[in-house]
Amino acid sequence: MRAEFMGPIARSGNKIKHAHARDREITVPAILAAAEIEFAAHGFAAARTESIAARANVVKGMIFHYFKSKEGLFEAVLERAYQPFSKALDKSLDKNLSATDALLAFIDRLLAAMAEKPLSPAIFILESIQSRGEHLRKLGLPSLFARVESLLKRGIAAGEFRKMDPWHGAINIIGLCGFYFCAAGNISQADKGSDPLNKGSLRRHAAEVLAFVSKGVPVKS
Amino acid sequence: MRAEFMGPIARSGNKIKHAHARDREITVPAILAAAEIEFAAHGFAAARTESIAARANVVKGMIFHYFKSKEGLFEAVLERAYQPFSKALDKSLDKNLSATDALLAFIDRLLAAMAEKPLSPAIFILESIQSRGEHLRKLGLPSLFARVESLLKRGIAAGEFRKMDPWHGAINIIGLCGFYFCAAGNISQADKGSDPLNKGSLRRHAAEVLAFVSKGVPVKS
DNA sequence: GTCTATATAAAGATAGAC
DNA sequence: GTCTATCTTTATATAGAC
Repeated sequence: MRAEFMGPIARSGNKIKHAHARDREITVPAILAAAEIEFAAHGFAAARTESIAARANVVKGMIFHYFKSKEGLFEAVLERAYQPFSKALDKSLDKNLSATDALLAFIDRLLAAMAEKPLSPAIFILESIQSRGEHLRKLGLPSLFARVESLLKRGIAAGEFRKMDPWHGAINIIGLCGFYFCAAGNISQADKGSDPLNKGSLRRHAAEVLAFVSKGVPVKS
Repeated sequence: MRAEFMGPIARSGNKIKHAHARDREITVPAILAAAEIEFAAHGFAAARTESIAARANVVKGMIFHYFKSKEGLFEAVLERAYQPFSKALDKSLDKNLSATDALLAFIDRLLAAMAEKPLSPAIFILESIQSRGEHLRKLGLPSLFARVESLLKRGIAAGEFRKMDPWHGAINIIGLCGFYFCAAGNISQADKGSDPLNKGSLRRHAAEVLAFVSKGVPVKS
């Protein structure tokens, strides 16, 4: 269907058989967007390059042309998914906020980033489970856990946060944000086919996480 | 290697070629245990029946003999993984505890069950992500989320817990327990190859979750 | 109940035309 | 840069001997 409009024949009329109209600037982002969906739904091993190509409206060979291998594509997707989360933390740290305000601003931004890219948490959890984080290590992306740990340490030192293990605290806070998105399939089944990722549910999720952390982390709420 | 000791030839000497010494009682649990590992590491689609059979020290055909299909085996594994979590909640509800004590007892037991079966959380998250909970729905297992939600409602009504959305509260609490196990691969990479699932780390995880909930859920801690 | 052997399908990846 | 066609491997599942 779409191929009738996008494919070489339709675009080139009856003269040119193999059009070159689409190139890197169109094809690469299309593949990345399609791959994000496929990898988020199935993980690396179970994802099908054929499905990715079909969704991106290109031929399978394009994946290997631009990304060399399925694994190359996966790593590009991982890196791309990481950026908004990392930026959420950057923005919350560069203003000189108290640890409390920085933490809450970060959570707010992280949840907004997840709401905009609801598949990203699953990509990272699948990477953890299926590849034990090996691709992340290979890419050398700075750990969000470690950066949030530093923020918690600062808050504890300043007497703003209760005494806690800041490493586990960081994991728990990020988990509180992301688990919901990963469990959405099970949540939906438990809630009679509801959509946990619609706007209202996501707003409520954000409010509940912020309330939970506000009560659970500071010395005094 | 192991086949030399376990296989039909070694056990039957040089007379019987195809021994029947192992039957349902041995083979089925062996397959289930191996399948648990394989499905937890790769999810349904990416799991390989060949790997499961090899780990269980049986031939691949046994899986189809006893479970009809890969999917039948997966559902058996899901159901099996669900039981300890469900029992953790049963035990915490049947004594007449206050909502606070019941919740904390449940979390304690849930974390103990997860520590004993550290792969189970991943099985459920993979089911959510890869199958959107369809197998869970098909099996008709009662939702842990819903049961914890009831407990939270009771605590809110009794004035023990702060006002919150009990559905999201239940998800957040269970997520706080289980996320750590699912993210263990990424945590390990972020922490220079540490093992987040060793005894000490798991004990700390449990303590941190209990502290987080104790501070974050009640009206007054 | 267990094995060997195989049918069948589908995956990742490549070759070569245009 | 994009396509069609194909190679090779590997997966699920089955058939049939013992």
